[in-house]
Amino acid sequence: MATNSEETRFELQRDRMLKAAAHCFNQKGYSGTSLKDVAGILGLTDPALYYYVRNKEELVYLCYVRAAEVGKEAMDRAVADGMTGFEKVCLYLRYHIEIMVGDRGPVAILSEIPSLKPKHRDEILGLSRAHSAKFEALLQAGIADGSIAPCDVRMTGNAIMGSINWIPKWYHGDAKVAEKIMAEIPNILSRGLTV
Amino acid sequence: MATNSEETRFELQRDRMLKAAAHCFNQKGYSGTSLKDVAGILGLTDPALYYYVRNKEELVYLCYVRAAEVGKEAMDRAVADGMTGFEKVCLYLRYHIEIMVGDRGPVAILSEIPSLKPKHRDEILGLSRAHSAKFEALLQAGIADGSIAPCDVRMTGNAIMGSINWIPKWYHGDAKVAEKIMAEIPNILSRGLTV
DNA sequence: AAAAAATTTTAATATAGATTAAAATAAATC
DNA sequence: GATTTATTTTAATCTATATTAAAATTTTTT
Repeated sequence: MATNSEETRFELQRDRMLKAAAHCFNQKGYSGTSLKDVAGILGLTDPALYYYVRNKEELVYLCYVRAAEVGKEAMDRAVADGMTGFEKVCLYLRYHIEIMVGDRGPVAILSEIPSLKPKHRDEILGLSRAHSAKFEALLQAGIADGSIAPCDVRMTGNAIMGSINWIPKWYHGDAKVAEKIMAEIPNILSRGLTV
Repeated sequence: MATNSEETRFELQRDRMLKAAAHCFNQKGYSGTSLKDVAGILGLTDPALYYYVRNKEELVYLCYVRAAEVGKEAMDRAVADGMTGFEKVCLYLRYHIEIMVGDRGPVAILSEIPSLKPKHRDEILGLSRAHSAKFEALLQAGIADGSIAPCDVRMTGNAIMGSINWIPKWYHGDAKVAEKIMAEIPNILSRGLTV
């Protein structure tokens, strides 16, 4: 059985792997990324990755699980910290964006869910839909408490989440840009919601 | 030499091909889409596609050119039709979205530009950047003429364009949804810009 | 209807890249 | 320091799919 430090080492390396993979997948897509690409970033050869994941599909799956986790984390914190619906939306945007452009990133874009195997696809789809539903619920709550102007929550949710999802496409790790993103994007995305 | 009707037939078939390809690429990515997938939609076998394009890379390239064209078309019409910067932004959003969810769609998401060959990549990157620059110029003009509240045009442009780019990920051809998108999304995306 | 041109198919080739197995190295434990 | 465990590599296999060539079919033109 592995000691604590060994587990930590394994998991640290695996986390590095998921970030490297997320980076590649975001740029060139799932199938467009070879395991050699990912291994290269880590200074390894491709078969080494199989020590950490069963196969390539599982690698994407884990990237997507991780993406869903950080999204959920941001959402849960926002729900806990904010008072009104509007505040919760703003906090969620801030938290999620901070994670994405911070040292937890890069986070994989959930853009190729159809490429996953049925079981994984269903699971990720479920997580993704649950997340969207929570966001729409925040909008709904905001409308109910008067902090958000009435709107089509489904469409508004899609519009805002789309904007978030696209960030990794144009943010490539420049710290100056990260600052600007954190300073501006949450406001830009929430301004249109005010009563 | 081909007659007019033959040219039309060829170009019609090629256009059908680009739409089918865009549909596949949007769902499963460039490399994740096999030529057989695309050919299948058209009721053809894969080698038939080579009658219309030199190779798979050119197929993506043409999809991306087409996507850039419809974006430019929407932009040009908006610039011509609108008075203030804000009006032009609103019209652009409306026109572009109408094309995307209308019978000109599906339009390919420019999500795998790095996978293109250098020459094509540079060209598409140029078109994409020119489009972004024009949109930012509209925002700037709106700020100048007082129709848009001061903002970071780069970040605002990225936020709004990201939302647009993501639409094909969640819109799958349902006419009811298309109606809603056209009715809501332009307003949602432009509401935050008002003074 | 015959000939020519355009389009598509069947069959064959080529290759990149995922995966597996076995061997080698490095790290940890005793 | 020896032994066990963890990690990585080298070498080999296997498969999907892009691509090419040649033949067949369909469409258009005369």
